[in-house]
Amino acid sequence: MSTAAPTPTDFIREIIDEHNRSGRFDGRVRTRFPPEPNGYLHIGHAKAICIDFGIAAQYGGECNLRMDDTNPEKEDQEYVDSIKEDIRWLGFQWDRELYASDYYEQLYEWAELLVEKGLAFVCDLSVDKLRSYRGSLMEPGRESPYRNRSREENLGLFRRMRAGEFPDGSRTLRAKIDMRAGNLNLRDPIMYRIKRAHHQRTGDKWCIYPMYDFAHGQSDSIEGITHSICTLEFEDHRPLYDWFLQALGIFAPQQIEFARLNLTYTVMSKRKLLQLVMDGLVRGWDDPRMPTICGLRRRGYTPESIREFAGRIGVAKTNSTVDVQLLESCIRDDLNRRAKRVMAVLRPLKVVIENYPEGTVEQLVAENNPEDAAAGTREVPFARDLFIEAEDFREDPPKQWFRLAPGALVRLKHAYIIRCERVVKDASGRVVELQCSYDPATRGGEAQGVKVRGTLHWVAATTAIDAEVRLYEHLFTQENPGENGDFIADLNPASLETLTGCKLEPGLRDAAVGDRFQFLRQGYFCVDPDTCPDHLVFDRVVTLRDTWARIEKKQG
RNA sequence: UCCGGCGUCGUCUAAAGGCAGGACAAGGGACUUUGAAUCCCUGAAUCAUGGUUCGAAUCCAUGCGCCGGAACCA
Repeated sequence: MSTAAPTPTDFIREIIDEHNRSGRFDGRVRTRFPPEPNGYLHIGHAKAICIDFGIAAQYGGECNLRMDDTNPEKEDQEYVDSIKEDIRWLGFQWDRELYASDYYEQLYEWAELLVEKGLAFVCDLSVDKLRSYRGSLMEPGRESPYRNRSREENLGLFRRMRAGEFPDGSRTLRAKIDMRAGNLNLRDPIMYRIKRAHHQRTGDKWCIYPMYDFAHGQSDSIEGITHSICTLEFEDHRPLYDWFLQALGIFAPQQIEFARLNLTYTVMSKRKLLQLVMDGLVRGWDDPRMPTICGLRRRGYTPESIREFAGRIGVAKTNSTVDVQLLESCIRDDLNRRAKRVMAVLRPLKVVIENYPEGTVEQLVAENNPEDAAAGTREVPFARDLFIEAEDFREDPPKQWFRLAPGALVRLKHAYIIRCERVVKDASGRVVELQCSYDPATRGGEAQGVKVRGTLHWVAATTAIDAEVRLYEHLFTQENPGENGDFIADLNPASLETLTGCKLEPGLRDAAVGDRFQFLRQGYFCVDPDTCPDHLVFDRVVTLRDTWARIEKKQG
């Protein structure tokens, strides 16, 4: 018997299974990922991408990429390019690359067809009038005074709209449905508006553009999409899409809605992310603190970890906010298995091994990854003058302190057991140097009889290379930014800390942009694109779990 | 108050009338040349009230709560 893990299931896959049993789509499964190219993709889109592409792959179907580009004022080729790059990076390949704008002519013909059927009319109501005629959530709307124009008049007017005979905003084409409907989307919704805007693909060919609601369902239909998977806010639009499809008599996909992803300490709306970028509150769409795919990529997240995350959060209709620690757990998991261990001292404190010969440099052997024997070993130089992490020394150590303190013994990873003999301070009383002794018999870190609980990372002073290291924390201080007012006010002033003069073991000299490492005892770090030949820059992907920090916090 | 949707450990998510399970988080322990990783253990939930049933998270009823919906945005 096979013991393969059961394939994960969710309510969407159950619906598809049911369709396959009943033969509704002849066993066919075709999905699509339909972004509007008006911003960069974020981790919430990654969830949708994993669902859309994952389902198609699982059922042996296809998944298209379609840009829903129906609002030229907000869309841009830059976004199209970034969307494609991010999807590929995540590890997915679409079957066809499509654009709603490719269907403009067909959509226009369908609009004329609805006019001819008496199911659409040209309305001259202004924006304000139209709004007041729409009614409210509680009260029904009123029919437009233009609702009963003849088919011939509507057709003529609509053609003249296309021909550019009327000013922007002066007229709309509306579907004739039901102004009393509880679902506001059905209150004679706008199908076309006049808008003289340059479109990134169709240029100035059109001065009328279809509304998203008049494009989305038909686009899916044209493409033969069987399962049109989208987020919850489009649930109220499904009856409208179905109305258009039925009125037109064309293939009807099944729309299925799921809850979008929210993450603690994160904002996810495109509007807010755009504001962070435009107002210079972050360094760009790919700022490593951003939840954008490109931000996560620059930060050092792997595609595998993001896909794993998407799998672990599941798919449901319940509104939910996932703990960002789950995402962090996924990248730790992945990098723990794959990242090469190196030693890097972020805040250096000088250590002199007084009984170690001056001018000598010896090479010590260090394993590259205890999780992966195949990763091999490397040599790390050791000498009399070293740097250790400043926070690894306490003059007055608290209880449970395993690290260095006056008179204390500690192991230098892969090297020797040392003892702190004397503390050197400057005029202001700041500790500037530790004078230590070492036990030559402990080479490699082998404790001789004594129990040494603390093990520190270190680098030899003369061979160390310098680097800049950027430490990141959550971009926001509140779990739900903006909950108590403006989300900008919840920005974390400590979300970026830049350290310079960090000391790295010399093997890191040739690290390439995008390379990821575990800095022993500190976390995972990724070489930032700001790196140039004489200036290394690292981003902290995520810290290691820090049990000591928790103990100390509890001690108060 | 109209339309639609949703309520399961702190969080996310399973359980299709039959032992409320998993993951993250939390707490404890073992191990440790990373206070990492790994391993073991513990605590922790069915919105409420009725009903149907031998048996209800699941079916029914009534409440309550939360989310979305009134761009010529998507």
